[in-house]
Amino acid sequence: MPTEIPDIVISRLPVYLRALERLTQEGQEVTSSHELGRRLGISSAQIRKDLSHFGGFGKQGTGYKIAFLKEQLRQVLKVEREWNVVLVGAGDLGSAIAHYRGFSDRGFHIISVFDNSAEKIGRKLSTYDIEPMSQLDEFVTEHDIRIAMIAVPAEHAQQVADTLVKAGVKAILNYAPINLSVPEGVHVQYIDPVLHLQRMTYYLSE
Amino acid sequence: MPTEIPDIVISRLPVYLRALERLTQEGQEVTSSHELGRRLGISSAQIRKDLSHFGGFGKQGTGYKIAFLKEQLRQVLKVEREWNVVLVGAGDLGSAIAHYRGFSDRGFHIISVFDNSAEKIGRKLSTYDIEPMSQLDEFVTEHDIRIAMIAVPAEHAQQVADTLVKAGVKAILNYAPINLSVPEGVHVQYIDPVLHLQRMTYYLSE
DNA sequence: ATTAGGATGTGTATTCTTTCACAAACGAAC
DNA sequence: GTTCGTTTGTGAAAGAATACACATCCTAAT
Repeated sequence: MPTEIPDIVISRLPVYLRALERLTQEGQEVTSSHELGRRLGISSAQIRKDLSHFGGFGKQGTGYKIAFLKEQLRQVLKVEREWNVVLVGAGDLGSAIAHYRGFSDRGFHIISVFDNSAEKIGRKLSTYDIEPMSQLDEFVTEHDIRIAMIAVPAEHAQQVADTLVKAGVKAILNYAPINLSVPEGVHVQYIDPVLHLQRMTYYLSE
Repeated sequence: MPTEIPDIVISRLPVYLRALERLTQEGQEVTSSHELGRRLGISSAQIRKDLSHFGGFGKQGTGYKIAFLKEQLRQVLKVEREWNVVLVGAGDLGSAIAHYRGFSDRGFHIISVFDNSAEKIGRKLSTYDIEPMSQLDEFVTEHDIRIAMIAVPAEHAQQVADTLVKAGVKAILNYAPINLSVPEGVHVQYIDPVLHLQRMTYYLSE
């Protein structure tokens, strides 16, 4: 564990965790790398090797105790705790995100929403008050927020990102269809469903 | 071009295309692999190699004519035409997707929405009438739909996927937080923002 | 014409990922 | 206790992807 773990390995852990949660819901208590692999379309060797970066979580001949493995993965990913998140942008997209229950169900709590449109500020969005962008910096700093979601038009996304980074945000989930440039040590993940569609159309025969 | 092109290459083409569209909006007409790489955080060599799979689109000493490169990429990805898509699931998530303008802006038109909840059927969702699930199969077959989006609860997603596949759908954008198993030749892409968040928290220091 | 400054396309080297395959270990059955 | 079927964890091999580096080509300026 002294060497750095490849990001591609990290990116699969949440997938494993999600599958394990599903197995729990189905009432199962033990699983194997083969079963997981079959479900996920990943080779069992890959799963074992990925997990082995963090320790030996399984038992030979038996497999993995699901509850234990989930707990270990949660700790590795640092999602055994709850995280507070800010959302920037209260348009259609921001609105959908604010209403989506899936975030807080899995430990990510939106604690404030920001927008710069005069008519939106002060209004309610879901259970949140929409705050003016001018207070974004201060809010992030004061509440020591590390994670933000950007749901503003592409033209404003970089500027918002700059503000967030300056205020100390280290992880950005960007819904704006544009690449952000951020300093070393700040992580960005992109969500643009159209990119996924365009990737699949390549394979669609005439 | 006789050899199969790696999927990882395909997955980057939409990103290039998006960046090129942005450059156009900014009034630029020519670019280089270096400039693109800088913007995207990708090495220029990678961009050149990716593009070279499909032909020589650039000119030495000059770079790439943006309009031409966009057109080429659109053809490669088969997004120079418009695509019809069905959406399954008219809950919060499906509703947000139906209202999202970004799809049809980029050539993907939702032409029908399906749900199995008696109270939703017949209602309007955005500009669409919500149709009963029982007609999904027939509709997809009749209209020769190749692409579907799934926005139903995880428990029902596999069953919906099976129906879609049987009716001839070849590409599924799955918003349900679960892995789908589909036969060879059917493509699935996943959207689960929580996975992205969990991937980033790994890197957040205490 | 010639030269200088860039930029592409690509063969090669390097690095990163995945798969293979097997020793070691476990549990159940007898 | 021993055997058998199974499953992990992991070195080593194979395979893929990325980065390097340079010959080639292009434009513009002199």
